[in-house]
Amino acid sequence: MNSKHNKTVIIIAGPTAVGKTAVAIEAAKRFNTEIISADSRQCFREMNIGVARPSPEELKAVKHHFISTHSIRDDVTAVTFEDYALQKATELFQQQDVVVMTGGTGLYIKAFCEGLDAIPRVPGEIRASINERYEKDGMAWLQQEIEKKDPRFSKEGETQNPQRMMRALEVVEATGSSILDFRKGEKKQRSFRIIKIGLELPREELHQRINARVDKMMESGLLAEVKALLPNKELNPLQTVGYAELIKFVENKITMPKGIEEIKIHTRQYAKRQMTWFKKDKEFEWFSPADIDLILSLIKKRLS
RNA sequence: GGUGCGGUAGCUCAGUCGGUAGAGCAAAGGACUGAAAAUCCUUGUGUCGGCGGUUCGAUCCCGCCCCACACCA
Repeated sequence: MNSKHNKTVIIIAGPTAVGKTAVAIEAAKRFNTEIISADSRQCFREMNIGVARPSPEELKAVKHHFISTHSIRDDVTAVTFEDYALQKATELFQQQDVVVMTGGTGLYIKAFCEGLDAIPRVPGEIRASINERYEKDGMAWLQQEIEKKDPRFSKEGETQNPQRMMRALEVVEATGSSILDFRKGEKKQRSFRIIKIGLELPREELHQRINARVDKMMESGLLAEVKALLPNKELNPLQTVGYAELIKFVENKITMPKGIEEIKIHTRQYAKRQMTWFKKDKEFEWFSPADIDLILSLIKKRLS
């Protein structure tokens, strides 16, 4: 009864440590399909303990994609994910009618569902020189440059946010147009249906799970992993909760207890940002991760 | 027991030459189309340790007390 026009991606999203993996695996088993991970960190093969990757057993139970597929030296962005996931979904749809996607990276999920506006690729040298200049001359320089080269962004953009400003700058420098002129906000039509499931827990409970998970990561040898990655500390992927704090510890900037406490705090803050992001999307239907039967029956209902 | 230094926002501390106080962090909320586990925005009334005194007025000066830390005995 499922025709080729009836392909569906089931998205299971929610804050970190809420229990997405288990639910996704149940769903994938139930529909005899595979999982595309929408996680901006678990795709890096050099990072293990700190990114809370599914266990080897879990990875064996159901085939996962976009897990350990890239190197921290690769340039992985939301566009990388959009391309990868779209292609993978198409591939899987040759055999299946349903594909499960799970992860906590809201922007990646959005890129997959709605697409990103096309913006020409910016040469690496331009980005590098902007970074270097910002490093040296800071916000004042950035604001001046933006004002001079992209008046529209200067008026409408986030003029306190260095990352956004640098991106705006590299785009005008590379294309001659404001990044805002490229952002049409068009939602691309996908050839499959999307069901969005949100997982949430009472805040207290989530925090307990986060704390417990951080303690477990430490027991599992996160510190040793971070030490091994130290030579790469300048790379973006190392700007990750759990890694950044332990790097500070290794460099003697904070104590161990302080480092662990910071990891817990920053993980909670991250979880909150994820909730803010996902709650804004009204297409999500929310469940407790324990209500697996409820979730599966809802999916079944939506599929029929 | 004596001396010294402290006791100010949940935490670390700044400050008021006497007119009831402010940063960082935390917390809460939010934004976010190529760094997104990133980045950014908004929100600060708290018996200024207790009691008394001086003063028009004390968190700030004085006295006593309590607590913490350091040193001396």
